[in-house]
Amino acid sequence: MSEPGPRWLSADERAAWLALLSTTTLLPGALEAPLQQAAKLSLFDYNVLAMLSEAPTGALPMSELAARTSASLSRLSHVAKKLQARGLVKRAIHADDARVTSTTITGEGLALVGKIAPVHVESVRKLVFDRLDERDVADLARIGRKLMRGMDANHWILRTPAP
Amino acid sequence: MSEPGPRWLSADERAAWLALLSTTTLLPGALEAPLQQAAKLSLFDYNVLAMLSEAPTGALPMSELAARTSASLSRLSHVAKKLQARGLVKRAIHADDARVTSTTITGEGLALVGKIAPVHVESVRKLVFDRLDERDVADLARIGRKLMRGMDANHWILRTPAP
DNA sequence: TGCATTTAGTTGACGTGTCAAGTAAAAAGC
DNA sequence: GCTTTTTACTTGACACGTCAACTAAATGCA
Repeated sequence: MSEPGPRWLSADERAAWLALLSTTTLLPGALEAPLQQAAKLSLFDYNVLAMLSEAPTGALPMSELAARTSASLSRLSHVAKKLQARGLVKRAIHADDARVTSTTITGEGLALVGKIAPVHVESVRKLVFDRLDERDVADLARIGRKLMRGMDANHWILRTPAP
Repeated sequence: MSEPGPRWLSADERAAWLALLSTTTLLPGALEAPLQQAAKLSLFDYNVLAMLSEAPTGALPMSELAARTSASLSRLSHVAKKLQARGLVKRAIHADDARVTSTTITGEGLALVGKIAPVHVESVRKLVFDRLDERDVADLARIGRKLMRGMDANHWILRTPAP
């Protein structure tokens, strides 16, 4: 019985792979720079605040917030502590289940998101959507969701059906 | 609770954006786990060694290596120091230009890459290419290259013409 | 009821990435 | 030929992400 040899990448796959790898390497930093400059927020910080601001009550349990930001609970906990120190969120033990921490965006936090959301959307447009046509956008969503399925079949973004 | 901003994303764009953001967040960690387990190497470490091993002479200047790994010179310098301490690369001042540091992969480094390359290719396949059909691969390369053009028009991967 | 297990989150230590500052060599300007 | 600028890195400090260990509440189950 011989081991099957490594399934090396074809030339086309390699091209796609290099493009994907360099994109995942550079895109986060490129998106973060304007946020850092405008409000001393990391991309992840912004995302946490954005997810809270989009929640109907402005509050979410840590686990749910972690799911929506693709973060570990540990990472989120450190960041929530930092954001709380800046007065952008507050945390409280949930009434029905004392294990749950409910994180709420404050008025100050909402004001900050409101102020920098246009800045952020503008850089997302500039770096991503201004370069893509309608077909690209559909392809990107399709491929991105396929990849997510492989990494986390129950991920939050897959709860929403494909457009 | 979200504030409308200028040039806001459409529903389709938002779906693509969430898929892209979560992919860039989760993919690097997912690819790194097997490397970490097999050889205590980060994804970036591996990439540095892989790029050197693919160079005809097994050596590249720091700047070129930084370009091919999408890294800052600073980041690469720290990592090269670490890899040198592990005996996987060596560094030497270039003969023709004393400003240039030529980084060379050692025999030990080559042996390690040879050993774990199959492991890495397998996880790239499992996480990415096994989930994508031919059309997806072509779309991914096209979109990835478009995004790279926006972030760094002179990036290394764009030197190669599209397939 | 009592004890083990699971769930939810926090914490501290450690490694890594980033940024600002520094070094040294080469090229450009005059 | 002498100075200024640019290029090619290196370094140290700090911030962040991860991992392992921990706390505490809820649930399972016997």
